[in-house]
Amino acid sequence: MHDDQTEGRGALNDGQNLDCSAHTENGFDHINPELHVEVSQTFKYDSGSSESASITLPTQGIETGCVLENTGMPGTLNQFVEEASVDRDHSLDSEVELQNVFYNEPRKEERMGCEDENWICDASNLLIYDSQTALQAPDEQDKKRANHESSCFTSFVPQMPQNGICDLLHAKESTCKFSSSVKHEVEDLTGQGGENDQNGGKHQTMECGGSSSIFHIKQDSTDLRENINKEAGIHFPLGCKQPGGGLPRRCLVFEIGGTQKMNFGTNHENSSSVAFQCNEDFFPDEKKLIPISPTISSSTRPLPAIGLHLNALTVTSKECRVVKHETLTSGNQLPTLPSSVKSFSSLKPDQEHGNKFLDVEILSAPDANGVQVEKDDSQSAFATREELNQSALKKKRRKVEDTEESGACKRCNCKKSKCLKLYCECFAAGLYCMEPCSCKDCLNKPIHEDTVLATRRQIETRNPLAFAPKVITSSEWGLETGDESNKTPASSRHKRGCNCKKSSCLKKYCECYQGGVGCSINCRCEGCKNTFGRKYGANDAEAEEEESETYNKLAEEKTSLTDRGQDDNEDKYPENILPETPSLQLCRQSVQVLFSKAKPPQSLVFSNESSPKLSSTSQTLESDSFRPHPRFGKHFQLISDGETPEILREKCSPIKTFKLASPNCKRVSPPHAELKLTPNRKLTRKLVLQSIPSLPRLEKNCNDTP
DNA sequence: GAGTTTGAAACT
DNA sequence: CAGTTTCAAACTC
Repeated sequence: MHDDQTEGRGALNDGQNLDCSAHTENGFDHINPELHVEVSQTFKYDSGSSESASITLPTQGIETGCVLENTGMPGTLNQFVEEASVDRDHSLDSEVELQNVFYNEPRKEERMGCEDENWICDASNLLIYDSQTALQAPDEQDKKRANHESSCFTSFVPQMPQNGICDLLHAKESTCKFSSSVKHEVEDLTGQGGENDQNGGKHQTMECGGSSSIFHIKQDSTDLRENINKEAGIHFPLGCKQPGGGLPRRCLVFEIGGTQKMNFGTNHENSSSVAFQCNEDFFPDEKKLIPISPTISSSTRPLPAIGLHLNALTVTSKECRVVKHETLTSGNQLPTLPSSVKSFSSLKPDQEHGNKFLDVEILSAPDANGVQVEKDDSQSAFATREELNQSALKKKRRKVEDTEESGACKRCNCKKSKCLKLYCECFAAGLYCMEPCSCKDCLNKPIHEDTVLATRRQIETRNPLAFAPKVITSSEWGLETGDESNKTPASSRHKRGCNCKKSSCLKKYCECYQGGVGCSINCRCEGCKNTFGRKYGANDAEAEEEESETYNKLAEEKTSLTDRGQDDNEDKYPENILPETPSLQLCRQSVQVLFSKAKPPQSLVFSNESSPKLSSTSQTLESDSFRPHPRFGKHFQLISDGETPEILREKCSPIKTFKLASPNCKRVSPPHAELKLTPNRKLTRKLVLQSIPSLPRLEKNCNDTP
């Protein structure tokens, strides 16, 4: 981990390198969920002990709160506010202390136990209390300031987990900018700022590069201002509906806001803006996803990481399912991404299929990171796949356009299910049905929230992961291997696998194909021809044969080219070229790894060892250039285990799952949160980590992480 | 747009 | 757990 991050730092501009290292070296990302809880706890405590503390927490964000608690030094956080505003470098101190906090995190968690079930409400109460407390400020300006800052914090806390890694990676700058933003806001609130200030604040936050949290704060603050002015900011309990505004369709999907907000700052073009770049591409879509009126600010959204729907991220648009995973994770991956990778993360929602390959081809300009090899190597494969997916792509684009026009990401057409079953895409995605839907007798609407929630609970009782994202991305492989080809659809896998019988996994009937991922050992499909990556198995004799033929064909092509003296193609067609994209290659590698480690699922019988033919093919396929990274197998094992994380199965019983839920705050959806929060790196591991906020094993894991 | 196909979800 | 039914999306015409 250290090494990788050190390398990753090199890919960043100097301004953020130190920041990233400072945090990540502490295993920051592994603690993020705990941080979230911890923050709530901490601030609650603070709010109860010191008005000023609770009021000014937002300025220094998490740092100050943690510091106070750890150092046992009660203090007026206003000091921090002012100091930070005056001298941004002060945040460094906070940062250092923050590190200590995180080092202590496991211990604290032990102390805290499993209080997750209450922390949502705690947060709400706390925030309300903060506002009220703020109102008691003697000075009018202080009052406004306090109000606003507490509101900022209201926003900040929720944002923290969702942007966790990204924010934390830039914590130093975030802290600085945050202070600045708050300062602007304060000025604004006192009537001295106005729009200029607001813009100024935005500008500053944008300077942060990846400091999405800052921008969130700024945005939220801006939104809050209206409400604050109206009602002194009292009515912003997290998880509550917007008064009179009803719930937006995606009210279950608070975490989306994080991405959205980040997108506001897409203007900057520095090298650290991967997250923004990638988000920018689908932001327009996202923006339309949430028909939030101006008064429905993000601050009125419930806690982002709470109750967010598992599929919200993945299936904001059905077309975006995988792409969003990857985009987000890519964004978070920023610190370790080579420059060329950034382009890859700028996939549009409609690019998950063939277009995605096209995107790679176009964007993978030769650089010093070895991307060129991948590009050339897979060029023909890309072209082929492009053709294969062209029609689907057109349709997809059409649908995306449709979707964007309609302002909705999902439209169901349910007739009998009343949109309260997983048949309903909206419901399954954690969305309320809205106008674009053509459903009948729909109960999946805010006015039936109780029914919806009850039904959801019922379904989750039956299957705790029913609302979990169907596709699990593992694009961190790309970072591990330094091969951005891993960031293709094939680097993700359908959680449960498909069960296709007739579609050959070539149509969207197939959930794998629909998700833009290859089939895996979890699939029970027959005659799988998934262009994103087929599974291997004795039952797939046909596919196997076809694969072999394809390989032979391309081998012949290569031989032919070589015989003709086209040595320049050596680079384009390296040894043991595969008739598939690098992603597909990696997919197969993964399958191979899984063969040796994973238990063959269900009826699938793998023949990697028993079938001489396949074995031979596989050996050939496994050229040096495609040999898995030493850690690759590990990842695959992790993925394999994590597809339905054992720990989740053990610990995430329905009861447990719902204990994390609050009637009004929807629920905590561990896997989704993970996908949202985690950077690509160690994604799977973090799936477990962040799914279960306080597990001894996790703590151990955190400790084990250098 | 209507009808068919398909496979996941739900049910038994 | 397996088989069946229900359902709605995907697909075809």
